[in-house]
Amino acid sequence: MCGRFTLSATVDDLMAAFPMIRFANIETSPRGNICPTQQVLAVRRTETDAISACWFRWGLVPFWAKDLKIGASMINARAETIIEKPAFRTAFKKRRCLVLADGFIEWTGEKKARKPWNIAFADRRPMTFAGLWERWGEAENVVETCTIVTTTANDAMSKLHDRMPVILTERDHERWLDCSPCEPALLTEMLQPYSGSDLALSPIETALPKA
DNA sequence: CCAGACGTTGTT
DNA sequence: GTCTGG
DNA sequence: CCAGACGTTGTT
DNA sequence: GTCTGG
Repeated sequence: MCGRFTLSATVDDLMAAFPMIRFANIETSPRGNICPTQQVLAVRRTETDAISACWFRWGLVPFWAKDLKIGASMINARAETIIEKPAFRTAFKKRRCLVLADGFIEWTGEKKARKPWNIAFADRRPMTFAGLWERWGEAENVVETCTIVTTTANDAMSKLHDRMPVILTERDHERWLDCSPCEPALLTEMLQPYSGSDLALSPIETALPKA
């Protein structure tokens, strides 16, 4: 799964890495270690068809939810069932996003001695997770939330876990964001475990900052 | 019909 | 043990 | 995901 | 909102 990730790249770094994304009004620098319910930097297609960066609270709150708290348990959406789950299927059809990151954290070992690992590209370039977003609440109380799609672990990751976030290639960025005709085959193809061989797994020795 | 859930993961 | 907050 | 709380009441 | 269980 993916219950914690990092974003340490500056907005300038991200603009250089993803020239097709508009970073209008995004000035805040990312803060490193990101936990559920915090703001994450993401990308969506706007009404004017631009591809723009924006902030979402991490933990998708379905529009019909009575309480914002439900988002805490909606931080991930399984790729295998995303089409049918009531909490995700509407967002899957209409509101897909990219979550910007430069690594994610997984733990190994037993409860008392859990060890965190950082997983990133070997060259440390930023990565994008497939995500869904949702709008909840009314008027001044509107909250926009998102979730990260997970899939089965690839070879490298299976040393640590059996699940991992869906890491999209640049080729798939627009295809994922374009929600119009959903071609199931295309989507299934995009939601596969990352197939590159350049993921670097590094143990984290220092205490995890709490953010 | 109404009431209640709607999610993922790891651990014991 | 289980929920909440970050 | 992990860390930390987990309760009620009345009085200052 | 929409489905499931009773």
